[in-house]
Amino acid sequence: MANISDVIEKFIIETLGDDVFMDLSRNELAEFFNVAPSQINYVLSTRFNFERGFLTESRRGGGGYIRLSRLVNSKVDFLRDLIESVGDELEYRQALSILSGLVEFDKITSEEKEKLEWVMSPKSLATPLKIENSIRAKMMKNLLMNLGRGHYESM
Amino acid sequence: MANISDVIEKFIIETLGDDVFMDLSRNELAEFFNVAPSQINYVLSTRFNFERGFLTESRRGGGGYIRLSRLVNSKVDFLRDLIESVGDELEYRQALSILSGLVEFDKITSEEKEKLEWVMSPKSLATPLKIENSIRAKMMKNLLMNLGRGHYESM
DNA sequence: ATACTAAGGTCAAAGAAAGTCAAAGTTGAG
DNA sequence: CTCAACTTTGACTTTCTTTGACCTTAGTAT
Repeated sequence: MANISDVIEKFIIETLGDDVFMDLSRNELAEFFNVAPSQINYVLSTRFNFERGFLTESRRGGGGYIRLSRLVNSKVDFLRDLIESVGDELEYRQALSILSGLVEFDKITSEEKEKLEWVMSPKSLATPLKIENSIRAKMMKNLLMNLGRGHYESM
Repeated sequence: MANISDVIEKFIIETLGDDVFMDLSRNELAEFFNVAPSQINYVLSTRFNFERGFLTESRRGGGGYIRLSRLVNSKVDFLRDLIESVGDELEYRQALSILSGLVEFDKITSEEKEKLEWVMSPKSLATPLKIENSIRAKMMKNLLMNLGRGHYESM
């Protein structure tokens, strides 16, 4: 973990704690970790994006800020939006984000996430032709749709 | 036995000690032994593969690494035959029965089975051509191999 | 209104790993 | 001595991170 983006990610997660939202200053954070300000945007867009269950809003100018919030939407909408966002192709990285989001939303456990990651990995899907991403998209949509199905108690 | 690959192998085994996993830097290791970086891949793929009881994952880019994990013997013995039985193609039916077996033997929970079924279903894998079964085979083998890994979670 | 200052946003280029693959080199059994 | 199997190397690719130059927006002081 010699990678500063991961450190910043961890810091943000810890600072956020159980709170629903938090405001942060891009410049201060960047200064604190001694990185270019735009790296904060990088961390936010790769680690705290919609698929992972987060939302950011911001304001520029004097007294500007970035507000990071957990999505606490109605779960059904979240699944629907996710399905929408998948489209016909899905890269491994995006799949990881979505799976994280599903854990965040208690739709799957992190043990389940782990196994789904294995099964959706490039290694699993490596195909002579390059339909990998389109298969992954279908897998994910199928998973999401089934998750949305609602449980008919153990039957 | 004046062969550098064997030396690197020994070094890695010693460094790993009793740990269940270890991260290594391909470039540093290559530099240290004065070999081409790709030789590290060679050593890993010939000496630290599944048959020998190991598994590797990696990450590229800044702060990248290769994670080498040791498989747990008791788990692997069980999985080896299954993996063998999978071969290069795997029909949905067969996949279902393997997954049931895994639940039977407490390798996965039935909730996990459910989700893996969704994701391995013909619907998920529907491809223009019939590479479906070969993809399913790879998915299953990847799942099985990973199940053999010792748990270090929680970092 | 106008201009200055203080935020944050975007995007592309550079940098830092690791992966792949095939060609070239070595070695040991027969 | 030869051939096959194993090792070693290097060129090229892919993925992820980090930086910097330039842009936009909001508040504040003439």
